[in-house]
Amino acid sequence: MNIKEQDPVLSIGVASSILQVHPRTLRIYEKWGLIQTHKKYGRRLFSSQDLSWIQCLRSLIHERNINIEALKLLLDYVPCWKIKNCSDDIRKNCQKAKNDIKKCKDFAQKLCKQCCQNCNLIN
Amino acid sequence: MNIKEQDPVLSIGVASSILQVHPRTLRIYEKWGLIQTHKKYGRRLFSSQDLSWIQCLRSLIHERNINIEALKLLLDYVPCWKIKNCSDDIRKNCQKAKNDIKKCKDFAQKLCKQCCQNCNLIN
DNA sequence: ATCTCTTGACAATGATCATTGTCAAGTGTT
DNA sequence: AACACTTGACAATGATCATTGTCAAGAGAT
Repeated sequence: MNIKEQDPVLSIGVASSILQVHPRTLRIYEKWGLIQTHKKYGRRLFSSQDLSWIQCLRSLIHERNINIEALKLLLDYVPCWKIKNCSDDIRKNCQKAKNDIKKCKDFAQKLCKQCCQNCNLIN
Repeated sequence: MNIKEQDPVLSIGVASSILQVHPRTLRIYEKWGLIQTHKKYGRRLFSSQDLSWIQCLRSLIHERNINIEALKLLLDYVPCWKIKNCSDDIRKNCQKAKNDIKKCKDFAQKLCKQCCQNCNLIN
């Protein structure tokens, strides 16, 4: 059997014991929209990639002291590896970074568009 | 005498009493880099524009529940009127918005550049 | 010269936050 | 059928945060 990083195979019990957090914490993250979990028969399933992302979240919350409400907002605009100041090495191997780069590109374009077209304050 | 919005003429005592906050609070904001104050003979001087900005900060902190550390980070990337979701009317008359739009344009360009040139993860 | 205000730095406050504990009910597993 | 786990929702916990109180020293104002 070959289990991929993205395969949602871990129950909330296993995931929370690996991450050393209460299952409730993971449900709260989900409720805040910080993570999207797969569900099977109403049960949450986590992938190894999910765990990495949750560890990233926790490092932002506890090491960089960003509260959840702000984090939610921040992640809409700023890729996580910019917030965390990840080294190039780490970033190159980070799946999340790949997604975020696409996301921030979209943001940049959206921002440019909004500034240049919709706004008469400058230009 | 014609006092302009940008003229730093208010002492910290006057400013804090207008804003209904402790002078210490304003010094703390400055220490965090959330505001830049003019100084004369070592004394801080605030402009009416500064007061508006401080009120914006306080609304972000208390109404949107963004902690200072995150706010500092957030404002490096996202214009305040996007965080606050200001109406077009308010934004059109907001001096801060004018500055922020320039700032976010720079950010957008910087982001695009970084994504497209420095990064090999996509493309 | 006296009064008033500001300075920075100590600690304390009250409130809020992230997380956890617990519960009964329900569902998968063996 | 019995066990183990998960569900959502109640409240409680411990820690942290934003703000304030207070202090002596120093400087501007009248």
